Amino acid sequence: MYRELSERKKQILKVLIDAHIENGDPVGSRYLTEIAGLGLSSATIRNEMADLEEMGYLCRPHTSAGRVPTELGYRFYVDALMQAYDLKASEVRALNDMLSDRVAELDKILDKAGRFMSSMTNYTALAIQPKHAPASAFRYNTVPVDEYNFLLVVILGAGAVKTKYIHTDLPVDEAVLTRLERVLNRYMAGVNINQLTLSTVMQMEREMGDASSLVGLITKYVYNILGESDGGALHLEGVDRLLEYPEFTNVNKLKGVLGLMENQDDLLHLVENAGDGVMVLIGKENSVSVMNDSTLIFRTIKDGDRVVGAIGVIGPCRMDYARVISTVDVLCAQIEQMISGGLPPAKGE
Amino acid sequence: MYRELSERKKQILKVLIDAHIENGDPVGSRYLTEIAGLGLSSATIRNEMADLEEMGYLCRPHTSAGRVPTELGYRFYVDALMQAYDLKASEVRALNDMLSDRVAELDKILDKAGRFMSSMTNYTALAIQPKHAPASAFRYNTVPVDEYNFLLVVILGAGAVKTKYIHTDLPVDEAVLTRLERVLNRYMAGVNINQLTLSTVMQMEREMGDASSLVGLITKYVYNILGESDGGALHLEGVDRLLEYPEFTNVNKLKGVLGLMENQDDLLHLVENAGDGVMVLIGKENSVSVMNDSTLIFRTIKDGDRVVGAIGVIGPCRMDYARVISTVDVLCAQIEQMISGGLPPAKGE
DNA sequence: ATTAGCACTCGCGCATTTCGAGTGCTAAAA
DNA sequence: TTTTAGCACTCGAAATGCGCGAGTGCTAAT
Repeated sequence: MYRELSERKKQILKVLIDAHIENGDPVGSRYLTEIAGLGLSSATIRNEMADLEEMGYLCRPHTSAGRVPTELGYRFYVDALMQAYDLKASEVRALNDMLSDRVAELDKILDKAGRFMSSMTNYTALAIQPKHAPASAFRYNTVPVDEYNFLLVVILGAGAVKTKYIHTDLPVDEAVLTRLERVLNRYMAGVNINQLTLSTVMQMEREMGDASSLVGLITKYVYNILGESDGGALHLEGVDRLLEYPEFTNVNKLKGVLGLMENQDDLLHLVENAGDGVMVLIGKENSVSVMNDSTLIFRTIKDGDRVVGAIGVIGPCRMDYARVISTVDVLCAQIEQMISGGLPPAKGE
Repeated sequence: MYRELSERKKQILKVLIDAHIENGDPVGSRYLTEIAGLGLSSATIRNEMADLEEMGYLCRPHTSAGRVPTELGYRFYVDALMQAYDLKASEVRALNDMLSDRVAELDKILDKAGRFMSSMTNYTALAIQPKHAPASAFRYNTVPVDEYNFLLVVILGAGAVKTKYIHTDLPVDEAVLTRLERVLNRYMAGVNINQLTLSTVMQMEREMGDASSLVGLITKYVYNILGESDGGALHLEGVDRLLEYPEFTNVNKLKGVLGLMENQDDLLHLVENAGDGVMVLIGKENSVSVMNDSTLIFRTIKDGDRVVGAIGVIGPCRMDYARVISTVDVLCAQIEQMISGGLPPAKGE
């Protein structure tokens, strides 16, 4: 489909977009003759640009301005023109170092990675955790604290642990807790919470004897953890960086990005259904309507074949695509590797 | 010190600021004669306003505009003029409901409270967790996951729990973990991590026998959790709401607020040293330079006499002080009560 | 002490002008 | 046939000028 474009047109388009990405101004024919290595006069370039405009790759903000890429132009650039950016060794190392204290739960890692991403690319970064569908826990544990308080630890899978303080009205001793732990693991480990039957609950209550009231308490909390109500987090990091770009001096554009927080669901949906590799959504390709003229670049992080998170970047369509794409890709790959190394995928599904 | 002001001046100042807070425009003498119940002509009011301006409570954006409060004006208003706002029963209930699922760790609660705060006040909210100084843990627990992985649970105190996945190179069975748990609690519970001596570590290694390598691993992680490196989180919620206010159409003001994320330390420092009750920092009173013409209102949340968090609001100096102050106060009090009820304060300090 | 009256100030909004970058077209050159 | 030089043209951005009106401070009368 891209065959229509002559080599020369491609070259002009590439140089033009490179230049525009760098300085943000519309690019005129004059500028191109001076900068680019192509030995052509401005008139020739004007003709070519007129063609490119007619084909939809370029447009002009107004008559007496230079050309600017359209979204289609950017698309073509990303797909066929741009030269991939290889991260420098020092950059890869920086990413690695950031992740090196593996001492963290996934949500913390994602947040931290987001912050780092933002500072590396100088755009706004997203750290996304999809609504986790597990709905079942791998294992339950209890940790006594004192007579009236204990901790419920629910292990969901790779790096995903939820802990809840539980305060009881009646005193519970360690023996009861041990029993509780056994009962929970026998009847609820690996079981989809939505399919937990009343008879199972009653059986559990029976086995807990005079501490049966705990069962109701726990199942309520577990439901909170595993059920729909939980999960689905979106964090923006480094929103302020966008203010640097002239595209965002208009406050409305900014509203779009910040509005993401309100429209989390759209984005989560997008991420959950994303394919492999780095996704590049330019302008209106982006189904999240509030940010129709920004570009969203992200990649999912999988544990086995389950999406457990995503890191991304938001910025103006005029974005340093090559750098951002590589950085997102490498970072997500590293996180993926890290969590797959640490803990085998949850068995309970 | 405020004696200088006659009752009438106070009244005029109050009505003026009320009006300005409501509609944002500079207030002229004409407007005040119409609105306010004070039976005075515009000329008289003009004279009074001229006095107030000279005293520094008012100023004019330019010659042909009405008056606007200065920061000193707001200060006086907050201290002496404004009538406190009592939250409606429904509002108190809303706060309560939001907190009702006590199923959460403190950081989650703070974030959630921040989001709610932002939506209730329509300003940007802050959820702050100071660097926690505990440096000692109340209790340690282990939870086996599989042969090569287990979970370390560190209980710091009220609602503060940290869990870490730990991956080992050698297989560890439950017996080893139980032993580890006992050793950790014997030698490290309640001990300031910075005062952990090498001899203690060696003693622990001795007691762990052929699993002694675990000790080094664990202490490293514990140091990560308890040491300086951890803690100190700042979250902004609802930044987009500020875009509604004319004060923030100028992008630079917004930069100030967003810049907070960069200057977290200043703010954390401020919070750590804050007094009791709601703090109101107007404009330049605020030591965080990047936001010199916004107002910051916050209150700390204490567990015993340790500051474990803070909730606040950022907005233009022209802010609905009465409402915000009450809301922040009540919300923080509720959170405080909630955590103090759930778990006795950590003993280890 | 208060008020009516009045001249004065100055920012805002609007229309007008100027300036220049960039273009498309045409005709000449390669 | 393709490329280039030349030129008239377009149109936005910035600069300039002008009238309006809200709000003021001052003075003199109450």
